Amino acid sequence: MWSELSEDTHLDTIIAQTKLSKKQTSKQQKIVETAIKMFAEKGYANTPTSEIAKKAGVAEGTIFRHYGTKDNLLLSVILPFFKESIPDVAEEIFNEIQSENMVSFEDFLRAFLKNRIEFIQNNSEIFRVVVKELFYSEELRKEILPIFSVNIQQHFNKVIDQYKKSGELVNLPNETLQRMLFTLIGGYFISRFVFWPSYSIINEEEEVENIVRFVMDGIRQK
Amino acid sequence: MWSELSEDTHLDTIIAQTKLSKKQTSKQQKIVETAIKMFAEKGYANTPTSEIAKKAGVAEGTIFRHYGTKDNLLLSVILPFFKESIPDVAEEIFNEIQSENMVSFEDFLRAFLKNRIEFIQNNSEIFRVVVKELFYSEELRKEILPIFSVNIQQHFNKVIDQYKKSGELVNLPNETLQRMLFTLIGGYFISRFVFWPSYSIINEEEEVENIVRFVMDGIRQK
Amino acid sequence: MWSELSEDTHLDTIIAQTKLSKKQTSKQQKIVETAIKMFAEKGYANTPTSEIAKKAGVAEGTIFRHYGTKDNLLLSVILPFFKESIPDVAEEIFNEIQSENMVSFEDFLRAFLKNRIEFIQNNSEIFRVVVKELFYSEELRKEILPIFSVNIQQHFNKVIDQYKKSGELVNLPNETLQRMLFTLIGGYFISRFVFWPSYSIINEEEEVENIVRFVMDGIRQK
Amino acid sequence: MWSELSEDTHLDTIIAQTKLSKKQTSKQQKIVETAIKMFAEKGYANTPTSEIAKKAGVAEGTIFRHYGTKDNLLLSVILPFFKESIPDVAEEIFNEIQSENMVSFEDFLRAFLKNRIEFIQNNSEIFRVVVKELFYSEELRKEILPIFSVNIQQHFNKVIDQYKKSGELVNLPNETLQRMLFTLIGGYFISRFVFWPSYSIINEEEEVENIVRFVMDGIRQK
DNA sequence: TATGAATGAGGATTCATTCAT
DNA sequence: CATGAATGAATCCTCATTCAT
Repeated sequence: MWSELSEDTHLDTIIAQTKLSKKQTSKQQKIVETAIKMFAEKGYANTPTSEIAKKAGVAEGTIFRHYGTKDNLLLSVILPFFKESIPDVAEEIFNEIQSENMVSFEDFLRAFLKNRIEFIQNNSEIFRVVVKELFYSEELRKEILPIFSVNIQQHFNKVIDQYKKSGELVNLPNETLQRMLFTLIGGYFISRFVFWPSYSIINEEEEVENIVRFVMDGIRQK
Repeated sequence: MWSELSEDTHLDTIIAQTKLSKKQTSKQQKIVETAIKMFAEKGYANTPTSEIAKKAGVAEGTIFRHYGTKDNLLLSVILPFFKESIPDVAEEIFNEIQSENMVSFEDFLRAFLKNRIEFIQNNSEIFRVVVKELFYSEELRKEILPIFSVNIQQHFNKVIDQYKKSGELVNLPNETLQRMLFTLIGGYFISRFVFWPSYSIINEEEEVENIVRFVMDGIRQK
Repeated sequence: MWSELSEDTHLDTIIAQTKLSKKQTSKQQKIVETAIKMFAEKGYANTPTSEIAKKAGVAEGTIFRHYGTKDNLLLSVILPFFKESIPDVAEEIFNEIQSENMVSFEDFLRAFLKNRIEFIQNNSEIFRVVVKELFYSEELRKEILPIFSVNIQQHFNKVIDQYKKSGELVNLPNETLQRMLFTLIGGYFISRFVFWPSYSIINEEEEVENIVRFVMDGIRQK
Repeated sequence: MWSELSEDTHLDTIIAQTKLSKKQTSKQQKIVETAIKMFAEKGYANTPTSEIAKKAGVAEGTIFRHYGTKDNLLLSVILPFFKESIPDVAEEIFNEIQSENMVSFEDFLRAFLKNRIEFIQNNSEIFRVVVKELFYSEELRKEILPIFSVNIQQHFNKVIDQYKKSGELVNLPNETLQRMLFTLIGGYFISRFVFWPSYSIINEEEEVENIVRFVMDGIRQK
């Protein structure tokens, strides 16, 4: 499993579909939807394809006709999420913010958090799948994370460097800063969306402000 | 799986062993050790009992002679950890601290963190197993968490009430405060010991101080 | 499989096409060509129709539109070969030879061998398919062989009787003689075209002479 | 399949059992016996493990407990046969014959044939399996043949060289001689034991003499 | 107590075949 | 005619669990 990112036709198709939202039969949509729901609830390893098929109202063979393997089905759930999650997002927000003349890092952080919270709220089940499987499977972690971590770091480095220069951020190594940010923000997302998914936040604004304050206290230039 | 906390002889034995560390044959020790290591690496669902047996140098039957089911083996890994993890710990530390005249909540928090970091460091693999499986299996979560959550809450409520009275803690509902604490501290533990287990902290003292500051900023009475 | 020579429309069509080489769409040609190649390489059982379709540049459905079943596809590869292989061939050659006044059995044998070697060389892949599947599947053997064996025997009996009468052939039972001939010649064909298909014969003439001599030594009247 | 000679525990065990006839449970014996029979009749690819299990009176799992994969089961049928078939046999007979003062190659050939006919008669079903699968699966051929062909050639070269020196054998390249021998003898074995397994030879002595004469005519020094 | 052979339910996957477009 | 999405029976294989020794 995951011994290498499988390169068969199916995965190619998935990647293609990720890039330019290609045609997907209604059955495919049903399969992926059901898979997400079930993976999120019971975990990938505890979800038989037979049950996915049954709940999706599809023959088991149909799953394999489209995704080839169960592994690929998981990837076709996870990869699109990653694509949308990380790469240019930081920069996009960064640019958007600059164009609005919100030049402080705190503004950036606030906008980033709101943006990502909304994104995860709209994809909370996939998020739970991603987190669970990334925690659970060392192999998947080894396969997936490197692809994106480089990417993320580059993008965040730009933002961090900029604000270091402007004297707003404490002069710690970028790596340390990134780990602090990721730990706090990631920890918050996981705690909120994976561990207490049913806990409803009453005052969203205040919640965000708290986190911003927490984080800024740790990384602000004093 | 986990349909109910199995009550057979094996689990009774395990619970007994948990309370008063009863005699364990050397084979049993080897089995549990190996299981912890393998569950931590590959996850419970991806670890066949046959491989545990092989690596532990034991016959497969021996595992089932002692633990009855694979589920029980996992429980006999997880339960002792929980026992030692949470319940009276807060109070113990609380008392210990009081006796040392460190009366601020910040002192309590600092001591608590140091204590728990050391504990997890000494049990890092079990911690990884517990976190992974608790994230992964809704059923396990449903079975295990309630048993302890009530317990925890009671103990922490005492501490929190005390410091609220003394005016050191912000006057938020206890539940909210507990969730904030757990989110931040739990998030930190998970991030540090599960996600970056190989990341070596250079300045332990400073690391703890940062967290204390973060947390206190959020919950201190202003 | 092969439970009975399927009699549906498709097979009828195939048989019809075998007799009077009927119109075949270009797609059909491509399918059969590809099937022969793949059956020869990997064997019928190890060749999925999906791969035949892919390599032939055809939709999977198209195969079944024309041949109904995979079994029929194999038959439509094998049957024409048999038709051309065995029945009247002996007699044809026999007549041809007589008209050229080559009256000895040795001449007949030489001509027969050369003729058949050329034929198999031109159909080496089909030959490999036929041999492999006839060896492999008892059911196919039971279905196919009887149809032709009677036929063959009749034709060869004529030739053999003639040369027995002329005193050139040893007076063994026809059945024995036929088995000896088939064993030696068949064994040679199989060894040459199936087992060492890449072995290139340097001196074709000499090779044939060797076999003729071998065979004649065994069946010549002394 | 056969992408490489699988090296797992199971195959190692098989090889070990081949060398020094190790303990085999009665179930194992039953499995192999049944597998041989069924592979011989219907071919490996057409024999489901479920049916082997049923006919052997064993649970399907038992097959995989002992042989790991269906491929391995086939190998554990084929390999022992090869071991006993080829390597030192030629030399053994060669020595045995010399000690009996039968010094001509013809004597050697006669003894060799009788010896091998008896061996195959005692293992006719395995022989049919080996031949069928070797014909059928290019991959198996590529895996298995090289291992032995070198071995065989070496042993036969010794014999051939000896008789060339004594002037009894025609002075053709050893490779050519070997191919001639293998083609004729192998062709005979296949024809007799695989193609007409039910054909009962009436006069065994005469049959052997015929082959000896055929072969010697082709390779005798004139 | 310990063993390991045996089990069989369950799971992923393959593939010939059908059928609506 | 041709397509290719959909099917589901059949197949190989895994693995927790049992039990006789």
